[in-house]
Amino acid sequence: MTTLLWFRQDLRLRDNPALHAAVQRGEPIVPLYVWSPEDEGAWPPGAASRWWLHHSLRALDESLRERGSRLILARGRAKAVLAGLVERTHATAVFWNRRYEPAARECGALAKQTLRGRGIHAESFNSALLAEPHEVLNQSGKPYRVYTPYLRRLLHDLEPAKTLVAPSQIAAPKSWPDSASLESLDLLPRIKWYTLMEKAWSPGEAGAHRRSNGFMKNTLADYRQARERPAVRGTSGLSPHLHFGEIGPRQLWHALGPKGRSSTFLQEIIWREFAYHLLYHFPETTTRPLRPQFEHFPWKKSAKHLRAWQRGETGVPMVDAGMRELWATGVMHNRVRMIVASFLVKNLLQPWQQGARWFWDTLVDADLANNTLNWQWVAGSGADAAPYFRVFNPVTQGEKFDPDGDYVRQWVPELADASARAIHEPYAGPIVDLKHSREAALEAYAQMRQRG
DNA sequence: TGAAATGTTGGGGCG
DNA sequence: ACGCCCCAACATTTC
Repeated sequence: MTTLLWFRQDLRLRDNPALHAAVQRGEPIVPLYVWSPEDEGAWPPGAASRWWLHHSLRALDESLRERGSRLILARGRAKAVLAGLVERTHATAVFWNRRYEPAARECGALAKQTLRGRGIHAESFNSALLAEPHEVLNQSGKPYRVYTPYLRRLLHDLEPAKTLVAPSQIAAPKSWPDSASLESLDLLPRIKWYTLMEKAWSPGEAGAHRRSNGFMKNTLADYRQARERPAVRGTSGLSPHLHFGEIGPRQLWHALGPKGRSSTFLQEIIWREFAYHLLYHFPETTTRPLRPQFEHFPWKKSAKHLRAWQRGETGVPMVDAGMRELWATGVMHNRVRMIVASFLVKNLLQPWQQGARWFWDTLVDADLANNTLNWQWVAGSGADAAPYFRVFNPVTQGEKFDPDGDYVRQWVPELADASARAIHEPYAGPIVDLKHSREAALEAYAQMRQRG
């Protein structure tokens, strides 16, 4: 009689409902992580994300060991691994926390069906969201498509359960099943490009809480203003921790306290909820525009322009700085994400899917729900999206949000000696003219509207 | 979580 | 003192 605890994107011991339920059950627990890119459909984790996962799994194993347990690692399709392990460990129950990506939902549903078919007590829980996507519907019983009413609804209804404490001991089975070694999962890249990432991040639950505590104490008060300044440490830096479930939104809600609950930061957390809401109800939007008329948008695909954008060689300072920051560190400041995305989709007329794919492969916080919502938002093709004619001017944006040019200077060494006055002006033969390409984008939009 | 074009207002220089 | 013009500053409209 054991309980199998299947870790997914909930790599934490605090406020973990599946773990809590497993402990309540009172039987020995076998904690398990299954590395299974095959179960992720078209979106297996990219290199930056795998780097994070490697370290987060090690951290999880260590904190399990502090409680008399350990993490079993396996590789293969989750359904098969679970079924095999149930037999080997004589497990009578399998618990896990839900995921909401299309492929992950299918994987979970399949596992549940298979296990229950064999008389196993299979049960899933919510660790990742303040509100279950299927429980939040508008007056006419449909999913929300606009953020503001969704936000109002959530703020009105919200009373998250008290957070669960981490168990001090986790009962071990008499014998442990075989585990793959962390190294054998081959999550780390062969070329060691991640030294900057190692400096910037501490994957794992402890790192998540350090970051959260530091943010609440030092950064939250100025969040609304400071988060817009890429040269300032004004954001929470919690996105990868949230993605891997090293900390959850319920915990942040409680940590914020009554005053923080009217904060811009909570609204950002609820944008994340909204992204999951949309992905759940419109799973096809990872690759297809939510607004169908955008199926006919006249993109001007160019491998050359795409590559220049990816490498940060566009000749537009804010764009190049952002893309190089991404490549070096696995993150990009959020304000700059909007700028580079607008530039790719509008000034270069490249399909937003290309940008989404690149972000997916390079971001350490790559998250299918957030990535999909944000790219569709920029492209104008999504729910509550920016109107297509909102074209960011990277020069103006730079002057507004990086007024001293410090951010550009940090990532574009060619401009190290440029004055604050001139630093945001296109340099070294920009690949497009901002004014003309803006006009071309508006024309393309008008063309689409005519066809639709 | 835009930018640019266009419109309006009001202070100040000037004949 | 007055009308005229210029132009910054702000507001509104348009894409």
